[in-house]
Amino acid sequence: MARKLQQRAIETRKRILTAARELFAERGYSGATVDEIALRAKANKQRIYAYFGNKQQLFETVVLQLFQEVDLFAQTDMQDCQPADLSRRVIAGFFKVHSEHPEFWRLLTWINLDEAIHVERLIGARSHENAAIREVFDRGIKEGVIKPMLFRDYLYTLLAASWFYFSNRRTLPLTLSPDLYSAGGRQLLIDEVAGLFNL
Amino acid sequence: MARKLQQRAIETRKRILTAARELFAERGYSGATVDEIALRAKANKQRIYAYFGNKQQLFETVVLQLFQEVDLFAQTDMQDCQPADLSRRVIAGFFKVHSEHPEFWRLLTWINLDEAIHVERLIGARSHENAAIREVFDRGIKEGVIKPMLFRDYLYTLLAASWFYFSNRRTLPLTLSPDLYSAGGRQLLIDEVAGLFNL
Amino acid sequence: MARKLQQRAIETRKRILTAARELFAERGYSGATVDEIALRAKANKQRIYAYFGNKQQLFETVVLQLFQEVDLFAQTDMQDCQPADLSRRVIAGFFKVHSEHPEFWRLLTWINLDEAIHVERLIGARSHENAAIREVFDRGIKEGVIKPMLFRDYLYTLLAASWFYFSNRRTLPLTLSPDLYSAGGRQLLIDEVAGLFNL
Amino acid sequence: MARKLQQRAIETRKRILTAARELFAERGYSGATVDEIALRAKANKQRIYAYFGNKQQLFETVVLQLFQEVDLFAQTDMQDCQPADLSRRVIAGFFKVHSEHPEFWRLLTWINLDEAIHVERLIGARSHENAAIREVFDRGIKEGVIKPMLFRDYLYTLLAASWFYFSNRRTLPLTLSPDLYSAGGRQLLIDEVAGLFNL
DNA sequence: GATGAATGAGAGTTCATTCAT
DNA sequence: GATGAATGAACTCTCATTCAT
Repeated sequence: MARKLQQRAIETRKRILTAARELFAERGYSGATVDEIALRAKANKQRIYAYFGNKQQLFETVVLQLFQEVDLFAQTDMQDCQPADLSRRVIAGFFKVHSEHPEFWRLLTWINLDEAIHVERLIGARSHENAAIREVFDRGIKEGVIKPMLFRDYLYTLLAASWFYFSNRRTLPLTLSPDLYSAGGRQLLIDEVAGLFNL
Repeated sequence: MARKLQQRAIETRKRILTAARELFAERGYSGATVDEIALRAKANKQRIYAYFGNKQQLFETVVLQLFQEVDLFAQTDMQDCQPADLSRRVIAGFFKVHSEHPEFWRLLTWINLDEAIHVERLIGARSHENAAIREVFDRGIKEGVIKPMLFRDYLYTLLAASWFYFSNRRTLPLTLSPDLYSAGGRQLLIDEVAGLFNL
Repeated sequence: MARKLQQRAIETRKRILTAARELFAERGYSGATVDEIALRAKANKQRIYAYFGNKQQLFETVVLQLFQEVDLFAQTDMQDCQPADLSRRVIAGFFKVHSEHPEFWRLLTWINLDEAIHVERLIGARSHENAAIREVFDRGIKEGVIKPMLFRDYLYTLLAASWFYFSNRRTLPLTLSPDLYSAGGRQLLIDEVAGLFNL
Repeated sequence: MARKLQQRAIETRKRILTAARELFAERGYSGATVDEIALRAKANKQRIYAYFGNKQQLFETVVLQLFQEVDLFAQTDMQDCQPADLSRRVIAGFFKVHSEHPEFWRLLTWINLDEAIHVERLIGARSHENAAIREVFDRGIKEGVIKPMLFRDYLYTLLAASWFYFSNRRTLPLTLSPDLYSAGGRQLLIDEVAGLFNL
């Protein structure tokens, strides 16, 4: 019996977290309301306070959980990856993750904007599991296929290119070029950016 | 003297706009409150409604004005610019603008996040005065100094690199590398990114 | 016990409705404030929004409920009523209702004044339970006791006479005659008006 | 020159009074706003305070002026009036006045509703110039044409019948009968009510 | 564990009124 | 006399949070 109760609680907790993640991502910290989170989670509002303390802590839990789940490198196909193809694969992977997990970059963006949110302790220095990438990268340089540069700045540029695409989706078509967001425009962009790193 | 009276109003209006710009940039549309804007502007709250109609319109006015003021290319030093040096100068200019006008990228970010804000008509297709840049860029390609690519994607990448630096300032040190934001780290990053475009 | 909790809410709701009815009747829709209604109801202001949505809907609920409660013909004593006495009894009944339920005519008056209020659908075509009156009325005409006229206009005139008395209570003493509102003056008026319908 | 200034002031004052009368009649005391009155009067808001002190006093001035202008008996055609026709003529006159001056009954209604308005001193005991009517009325009684009753209650009933028609225009069609407000229904009503007073 | 009921502070907005020229 | 600018209180409505069962 106690088992069952606990099980029910776990499910309620999970539903709250899911609803919170969606709403926080969609509307930001102050845009999302506790009422609506409870409503979407089909849970009683009070449960949120019982499980997470308050809105702030709920937010932090959401962020923490999301960061544990989403791995930026998870979608990078490294199978039989040759150095010449590395950059294209990596950036394509980033685009895929951002595309499939808009909550990821949205929440990150909100965190970066909102000075009131303290995430220092939340985001554990995530050692990106990018050893495989690094290996091909190093090989590429040694073989004279990839332009020599710091691995850190290599990743930075690829991340920046994909991040910018999503985080400025609403204004970029107006200020830079509308066809950036057509299927073809996107692919071309990816190829051109990836091409930068090859000699 | 009617002149003087109007002058007083103009100043009040300006104070409101300045305060609003700061607060909207800092906390976003829903995070900033009309009360606080009035307080910071040392103006009566009602004046905001007298001059701008409502909060939404105040926001739009702020955005419009900011976009008319801030020119992303204004800080790019094009004097005697040789193709080999172009990318470094351009990206340095972007960094400078973002550094001096954090409201610019912050407001843009808020706008990109908040689906409720409609600024399509606000941001007039800004014809970036980048003719000078384009000229050197084209020359650089012809001379075999710059890697051939679409000018659009060239700008995109440079913009992305600088945007990413500022918009993720709080989380990047935790996830990628802390020394990115030291003086040296920043310069190195700029140089490495700029170097990508040269053959 | 869920029952008991609900009971508490029901009482709060009722207190709000009562306070709202009083204040709306007293000061009209825009004259009454939500704050004051909450205060008088000894309820938290927010409860009003939780239970009724907004001020407008609260008003409509008040009107609807009042109209279901107050029956203009309820106070008419029809026991052993002879045609010769009908008019006096009916108008006396109207006076009694208006006297006991000032909110009734007051709210109706506000509604009639305020073009912004839409109550068309609220006031369901109330089938006045006046069958008993009509029967005696018809008999009176057949017997030559009551002056022949449309039943509709008969009711209209009696209603008008009582309505006018209450709705113009503040100005009539000044413009027509002060003793209209003494006990004797009122009775005399009733008798004289009632007498009009008899041959 | 001073003359001219004064003239201008008089006109501004008049415009304010007209606008105020319209808006007070339309929306009531608290429904009408000083801003809107000034706007409609094409006058500066401050003028209202210069000329009338405050909103309350403006209202009282409006009422006072209206009552001096509108005479309930002005539209009663007494030419060659025979007793048998008196009641019809008087009530028709009332209908005409109410029809042409909705502000009259509307403002009166608002005054009667709003306890906060003190009109005692405003409405000077207006000796209705109804001597002519009274004369015919008395003659009618003496000649056995008009039913004997107090003149006061005679007037009361006729006033009530016309008042009720206008002040309940929005709800009466719903509760009593819709055809009351057709051209024919109205005429019939007038005739039937007038007929009550004749033997 | 779960839920409905309640709360106080504060949000955006409007109002009658006064100030300054 | 006239006007634009300014004010503070009050209005409707919402939010994060707590209480009671």
